Amino acid sequence: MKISPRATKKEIVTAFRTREILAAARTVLAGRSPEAMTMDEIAAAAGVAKGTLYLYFQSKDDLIEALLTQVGENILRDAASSLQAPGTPADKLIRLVSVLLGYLNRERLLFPIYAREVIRGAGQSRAGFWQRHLEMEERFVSLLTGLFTEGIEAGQFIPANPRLLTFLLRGLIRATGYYQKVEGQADAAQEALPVILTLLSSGLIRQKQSPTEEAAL
Amino acid sequence: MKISPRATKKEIVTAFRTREILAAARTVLAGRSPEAMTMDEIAAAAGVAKGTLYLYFQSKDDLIEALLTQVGENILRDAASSLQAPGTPADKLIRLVSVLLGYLNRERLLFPIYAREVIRGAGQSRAGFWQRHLEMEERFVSLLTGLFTEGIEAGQFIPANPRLLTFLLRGLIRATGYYQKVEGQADAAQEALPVILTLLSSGLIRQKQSPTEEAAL
Amino acid sequence: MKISPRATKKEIVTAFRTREILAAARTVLAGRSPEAMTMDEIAAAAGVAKGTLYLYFQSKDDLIEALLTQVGENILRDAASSLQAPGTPADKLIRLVSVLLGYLNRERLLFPIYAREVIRGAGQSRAGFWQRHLEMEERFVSLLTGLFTEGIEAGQFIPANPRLLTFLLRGLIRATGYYQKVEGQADAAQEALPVILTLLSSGLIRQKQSPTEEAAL
Amino acid sequence: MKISPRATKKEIVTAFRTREILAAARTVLAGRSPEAMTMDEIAAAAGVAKGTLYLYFQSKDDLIEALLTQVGENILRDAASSLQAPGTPADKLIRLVSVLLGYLNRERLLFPIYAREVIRGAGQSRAGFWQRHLEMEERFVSLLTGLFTEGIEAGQFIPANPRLLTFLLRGLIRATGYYQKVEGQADAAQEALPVILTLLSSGLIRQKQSPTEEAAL
DNA sequence: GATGAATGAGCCTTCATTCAT
DNA sequence: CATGAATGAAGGCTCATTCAT
Repeated sequence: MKISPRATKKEIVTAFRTREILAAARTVLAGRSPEAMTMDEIAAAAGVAKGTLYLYFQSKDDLIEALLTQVGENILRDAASSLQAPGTPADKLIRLVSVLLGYLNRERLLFPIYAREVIRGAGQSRAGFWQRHLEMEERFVSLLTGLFTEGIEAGQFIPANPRLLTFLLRGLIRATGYYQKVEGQADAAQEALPVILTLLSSGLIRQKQSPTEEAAL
Repeated sequence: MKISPRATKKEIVTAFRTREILAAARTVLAGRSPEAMTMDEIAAAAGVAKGTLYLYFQSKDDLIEALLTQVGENILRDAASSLQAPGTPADKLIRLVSVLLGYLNRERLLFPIYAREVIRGAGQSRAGFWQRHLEMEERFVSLLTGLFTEGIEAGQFIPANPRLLTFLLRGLIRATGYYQKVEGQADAAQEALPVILTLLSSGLIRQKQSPTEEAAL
Repeated sequence: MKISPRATKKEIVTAFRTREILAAARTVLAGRSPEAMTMDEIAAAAGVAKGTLYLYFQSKDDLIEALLTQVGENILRDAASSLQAPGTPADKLIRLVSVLLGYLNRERLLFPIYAREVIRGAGQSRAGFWQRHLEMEERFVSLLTGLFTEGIEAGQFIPANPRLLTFLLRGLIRATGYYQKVEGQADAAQEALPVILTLLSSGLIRQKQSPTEEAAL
Repeated sequence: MKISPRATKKEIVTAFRTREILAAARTVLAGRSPEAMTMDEIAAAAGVAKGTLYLYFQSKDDLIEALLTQVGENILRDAASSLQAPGTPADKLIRLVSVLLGYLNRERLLFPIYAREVIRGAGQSRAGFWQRHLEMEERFVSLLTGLFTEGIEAGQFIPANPRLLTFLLRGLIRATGYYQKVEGQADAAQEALPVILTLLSSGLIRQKQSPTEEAAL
């Protein structure tokens, strides 16, 4: 199991420190924009000197990217595996919503940041910065788009542009995140899950329920 | 109507200049973060000296706040008037969605900024900065919450926490905005409107149709 | 004479400040390498805030370049005019040596720096930095090379590579500068001028002067 | 001869490592200023850890000083031995010029640095740094001064301040070095040697030849 | 002795804010 | 009122030096 423990030991320490710094950065970033976060603050939060940060990250942008990538990769992995399990598209969609809502708690602090950064999209400067991000973004969108396409073809979902549906679904997830943050709800996901599922299943507006009722009007 | 025309004249000029500066700031802010926008740029865009900005705004934060408030007030006003027109809650909801989606085009540039700033929410620093914002935010939420409460009580909407529904609805609107921005759609609102209405009316997932219909397949 | 005094007034102030800063930088740079000179020091010496430096120069490199250019242009101008006056190549050479030695006093502090920087030549980084400098350098070398070529063709100078002769002549001038600096001589130029002229005229080593003297040995 | 071989062995190792590091520093310094050279680079080039450098040198300045001293000592030794060989002052001068020009090739990379550092001379800070250097410098100057004094007294050299003559001679040598560097000449020394010797022997400017010769034209 | 991760003072540069004109 | 030159507090980053292993 232990292969070349010597080299590994250093790597472990490095990986540990890297994660430590990222964890510190995460708390600093909470509720702030990346631009407003300073390397001094991160260093202080991590309990290391400022110069130390540059032993693990080439620049501030590098650090931010690592932070966002960390979150993104996790979401992406879990989303992908939730879609690989068997089931109808509707089943998968429900499972996916659960998974994504689950991240609202785990990544409570970073979620808004992540959304925000991704939104900014291809900001003119820092070209290389966004490349991997847009790739990751695209992988995520592709994943959902695939699901919607599958569901639409199976006649299970309403016919609509799958990409638009992807964005709308994410909008619902994010909205729950904001709800949680703004309203100070401890676990908004728990409350939102059934509502979102109902919304997806039958809409928000109650249809005239039965011919009988209709006749009654 | 004209009370103390002298003072009024000055006020008019001030208001005019204020709006001019805000308009300039709007173009500068386009696709950038507020932090990345400098007072120099705003002054240049407005065609005034940098010092002049401080005659109309106490600080950069003040200016940004005014910018966002401007957008917010407009949305708020239109949203309110769309809800005052007669109709069932469902009618009002549909009208409201149309109005809000309309802003995606008009305020295309500021929309992401607005969303982002509002999200940041209770940023620890700049206490006064957020006060009026949260107030405006709350007025908006109240407006929608009122509609949802009304609709739920009338049995037209599914029973759920009206505040949560408010956030979810906004999530859909914002998602359309992101869709527009990221996908480069010229008018995403037009495409999204029927999809969102369908979603609100009958959900995304097609229910098993009545036995009759099922047999027909 | 005064054309648009308004615009001119500002320009005058700007030019004045620019020269003030350069003068301050000059004293800071004295006996140091440009790299070792900090913007803080320059600002302090100029009696302005650090940020002010950046109103007149885009960067530290820019400032250094301006400093060196200032010296270089002066030397170049005077050297050129001393060569345009009538006379045989030998006359011109003598005049030129006088002019160049004159700079040892006027530009005592910067002279070694100038030499040093020019020497470093096309350092790998800061490509644009050296471009104009090498151009100026080349103009200077061309000037002297022209003189030497003319003198050689007239049979007044020993036949040798004019460029090499140019470098050797400059070596003598610079050597005098070092002599002045290291030995602390107040005016080394005055002392060195006749020696250099003798060297150029008849060499350092006395030839066996006459058959008579030779016979005397 | 071998006294306390144990201590000697350690000393040998130390001396070896010291020289190894200096050799590495030499390649790093090539064409750069000492300020631009980092300890990391030196350590990497020497194949040792950065901390190791501090086992052999107290500081970066120390290391640079050792580097320059190394060059200086070599030149000094060779210059001294070339002057000890028998011959007239003129013979010795010619031999010395050959020796010094020889260093232009061997120490091509360090030559400009050496000149530059020496020039900087009495830099105000780093008091101890320059002490030994000025000593070495002085030994070199004394050597040449002795030669010139001897030659002047023998009536072989023109009467002039021997120290000034020393600086002028060095100026010619250095000029050749710059010529080599700037013009990219492979072996400028070879080209410059005869020119410099001619210059020393009979000057640059051709005297009016004897009436006889003049008539011959 | 050797290592190299950690340090932190110091550098260049930016930009919100002020104030004399 | 308007101006814009001046300010100086940060911020990101580098690198000589130290020290625990």
